[in-house]
Amino acid sequence: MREVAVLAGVAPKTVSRVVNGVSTVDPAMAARVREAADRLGYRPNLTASNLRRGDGRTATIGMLVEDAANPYSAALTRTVENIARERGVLVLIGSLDEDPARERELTGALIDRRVDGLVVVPAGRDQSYLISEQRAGTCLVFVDREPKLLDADAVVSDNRHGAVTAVRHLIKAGHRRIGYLGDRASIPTAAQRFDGYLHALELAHLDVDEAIIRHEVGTEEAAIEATGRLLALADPPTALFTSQNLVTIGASRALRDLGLQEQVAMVGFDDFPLADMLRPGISVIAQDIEAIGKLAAETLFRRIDGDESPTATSVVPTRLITRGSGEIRVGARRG
Amino acid sequence: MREVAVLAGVAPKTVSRVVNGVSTVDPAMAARVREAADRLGYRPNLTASNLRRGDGRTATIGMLVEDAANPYSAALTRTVENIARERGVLVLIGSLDEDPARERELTGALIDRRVDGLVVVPAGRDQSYLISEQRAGTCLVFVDREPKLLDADAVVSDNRHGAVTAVRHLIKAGHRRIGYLGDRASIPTAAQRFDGYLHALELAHLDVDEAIIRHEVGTEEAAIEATGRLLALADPPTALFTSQNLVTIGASRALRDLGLQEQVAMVGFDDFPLADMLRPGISVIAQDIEAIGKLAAETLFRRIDGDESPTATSVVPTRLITRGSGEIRVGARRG
DNA sequence: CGACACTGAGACAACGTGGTCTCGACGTAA
DNA sequence: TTACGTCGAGACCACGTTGTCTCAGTGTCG
Repeated sequence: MREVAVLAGVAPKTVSRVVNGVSTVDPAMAARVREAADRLGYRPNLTASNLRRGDGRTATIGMLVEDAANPYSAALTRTVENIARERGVLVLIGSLDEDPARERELTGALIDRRVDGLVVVPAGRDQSYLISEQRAGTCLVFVDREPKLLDADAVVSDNRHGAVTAVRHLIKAGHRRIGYLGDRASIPTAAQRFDGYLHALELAHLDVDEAIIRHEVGTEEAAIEATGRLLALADPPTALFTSQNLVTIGASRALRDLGLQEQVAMVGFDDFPLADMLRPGISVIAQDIEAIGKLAAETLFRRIDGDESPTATSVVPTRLITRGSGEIRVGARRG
Repeated sequence: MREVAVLAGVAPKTVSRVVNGVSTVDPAMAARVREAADRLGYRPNLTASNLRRGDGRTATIGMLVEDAANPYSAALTRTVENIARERGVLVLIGSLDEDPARERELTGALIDRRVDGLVVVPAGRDQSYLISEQRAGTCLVFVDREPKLLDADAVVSDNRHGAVTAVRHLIKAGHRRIGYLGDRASIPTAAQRFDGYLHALELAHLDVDEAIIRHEVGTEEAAIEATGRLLALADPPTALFTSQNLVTIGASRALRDLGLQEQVAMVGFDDFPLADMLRPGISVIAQDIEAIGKLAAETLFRRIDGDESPTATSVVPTRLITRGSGEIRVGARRG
């Protein structure tokens, strides 16, 4: 900046004024400054500017997701990025891989970089460590799972209700033995979906059979194995409810390998690309990821803009998409 | 920091020394400082630190991809993030949507934030605007497409050779009329793949028929339509080579809608999730995204660490994965 | 016992900006 | 002509750090 000032024969402050478009600058002088800046390839140092400025805004937000490579996280990131872009805000990204230690580490790294706010899909079960940061002015919005021991905004899907819908759909097709395959119950979303499963059974006065319930199914491989075991039982389930993306895909793979894909019904939580292209198409409870991301980003920016209203959790509805697998009636034979 | 200094009864500089782990500090004093820092919830301001420090490193890199939500970009991002994480470096992300204006805009925004380096999947056909930034010290690595009018490192797939492999594979199955569906030829990767298509035909002394070649196919919808048109010709192709992910999926959808999925052979460029679950499974030329991302990140960090060796373009091999669709022989009938 | 090296900590300035205050030049009205 | 208001631009400092220099205190050796 100094060099520009010298070249244009003005004070550094005037360069600053020109760059920031202050109206009290003589147009001729502004033009001279701009030309000098162009000639030197001058780029204002946002770092320094941010240091000096009162508000300390960096026009950067942080986004912590489970895994940047998975479709859910990727879609969420993209939606948030779109909203941020409208405001000239950039997004720093981090993957947590369900590791609470990483969550603490990365929130710290982001806050040290003075992000204006954070969108977090939390991995841990205690976000109280963020209380002081929040008090210090970092805005926080949680997605997919509500924060624990911390008062902050959140945007979540209607997990329980979605699961109830899925299981009732299977019951309507005549199923009485519906297996459950889901992730660790310590993950809140998984717990809520399992809760929905139980509730739907209860509503239909069906017994809960622990033998056809599997938690701790977190990967495609685990899902394949678990599905195989369930169907090898003497009294196997006639339908499956899978509580997550990868689990649904794994179960679908296992059913096909067993040649049962047209006989065992299935509804999965979370939509995924090409679910409609499989045979049968996979019926799912779809989350509205765009709505979630949009809501989260908008909430965050409202807070950044100074909104001090009480924090709230927004619940975004889910939607049943029927594609075939969920409509297989009990007792169906290969067809 | 000043408050911490006062509370610990030392000079601010000493606090700085403690935070940075300088060894010449009395352990007792260091402990006192650390306690004071904890008590006040002190977080060093990386912004200021970066401003003062000589090297001006922000421990942040930028990553510009085509679309953060698509599987290719997402996987790439994740791989780069992994390497960056090992060094305590965070990743700023931006989606270009094939828009050169956005490319300029976002590179600018990232450079203004003083990123240490940039990984770019370029959208434009001229990166000369980055020459001055490069000279000013921003390290650049390009991925998927080489930079134009700029001397910088790049990591690309062996597009031409991959395409040759794909088309020769179809020729080996007896096909003589192989259609091409690809993105705008102005996109370098698309052009290289098309070039490989032509070369493979030439090697087999097959004629090129413009009637079964379609460029400007960039979306799933466009691919569906283009596939329909090709197969409605009086003399339709018996096999298809699709130059990209979404095009492959679109074509696959169209074939199924026409009931031709078991008769028209197809090999696509780019692997995608569940390609093996379709019937027939989709044969593809797979890029080694992990290798690409790893190589790109490592190259970037080597440059950031001061490597001044001549720039180079690394070519990562592709791999044919046979799953059924590419092995359909000419003249096959339903079944 | 004095000179000198060494260790550990503080004082000071500077990184590149922007906020605030000041000041000169000019125009207008009394 | 003088007093005053307005406008445009520079001087100065501060933002939160850290590099450099300085300096007091301690230990060692001749």
